[in-house]
Amino acid sequence: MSTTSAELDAPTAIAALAALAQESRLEIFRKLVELAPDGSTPTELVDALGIAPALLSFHLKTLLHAGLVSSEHSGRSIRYRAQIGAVQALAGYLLENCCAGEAAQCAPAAPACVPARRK
Amino acid sequence: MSTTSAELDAPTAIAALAALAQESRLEIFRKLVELAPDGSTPTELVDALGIAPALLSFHLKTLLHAGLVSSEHSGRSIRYRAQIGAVQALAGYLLENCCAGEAAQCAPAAPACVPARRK
DNA sequence: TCAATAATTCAAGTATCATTGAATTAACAC
DNA sequence: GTGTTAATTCAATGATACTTGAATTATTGA
Repeated sequence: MSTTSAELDAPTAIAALAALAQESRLEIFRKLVELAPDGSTPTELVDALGIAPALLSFHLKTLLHAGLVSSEHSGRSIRYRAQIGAVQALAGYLLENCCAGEAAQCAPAAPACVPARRK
Repeated sequence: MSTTSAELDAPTAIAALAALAQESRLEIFRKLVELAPDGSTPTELVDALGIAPALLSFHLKTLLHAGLVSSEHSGRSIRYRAQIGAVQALAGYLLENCCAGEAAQCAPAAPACVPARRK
């Protein structure tokens, strides 16, 4: 068990960082952050970002496997949502054990984005 | 001008994310975070992490160009330090315009690691 | 059932990045 | 100067990832 809520391990952190280190995926994720907490569908994202459907699907799958977005079937379309908490966990992992804990204010103190309520 | 201190652009964010999305570089950066604010030298990092000198140099250069570490010549060795603020800026960029600003607590509120004082 | 929409999967080509060992530059001590 | 340590650069290899168009699965409506 970990001391806080969601401690990351290295492979998980690398998957998330690699997923975001790509122009189209970074755009997709930031758009989904902007559209939080409702999220969006692939068709809407294709229209908004001008990415080819097959390529968007590939990128969404990468973001999904990295735990940065969630997916939920809704009729014949699929709703994707940004997982804000993944960013907070990532920042916490990067700054973990900062200054070997000697400096008082070195705790992560993750950013907060309360998703209001799910539609 | 930007509203806050250090607003990132997409290429800068991608460079930082790509730099961290690599096993050895992630280890190096987290070690430097742990050794903040004093930092470390390549020789010490070679001993601590078991990475080949030429490869470590390549990775440090990548982290340096991404703005994640700083370098300072000290005698015949070089001191590298983690740039904690880069992580805060990155988290802020990822969560920028969260929920389109509609939810009250959607502000970035970057994690804090005060580097005490420089040696 | 048939047609249409939503989204994904597949295979192929291209580009990019990590890694290694040898060679190179720079700084210090004698 | 000579030798030693610290760190980097260079060239070449191997692996990984992005992109594209066509084919496929699943769902809805007439």
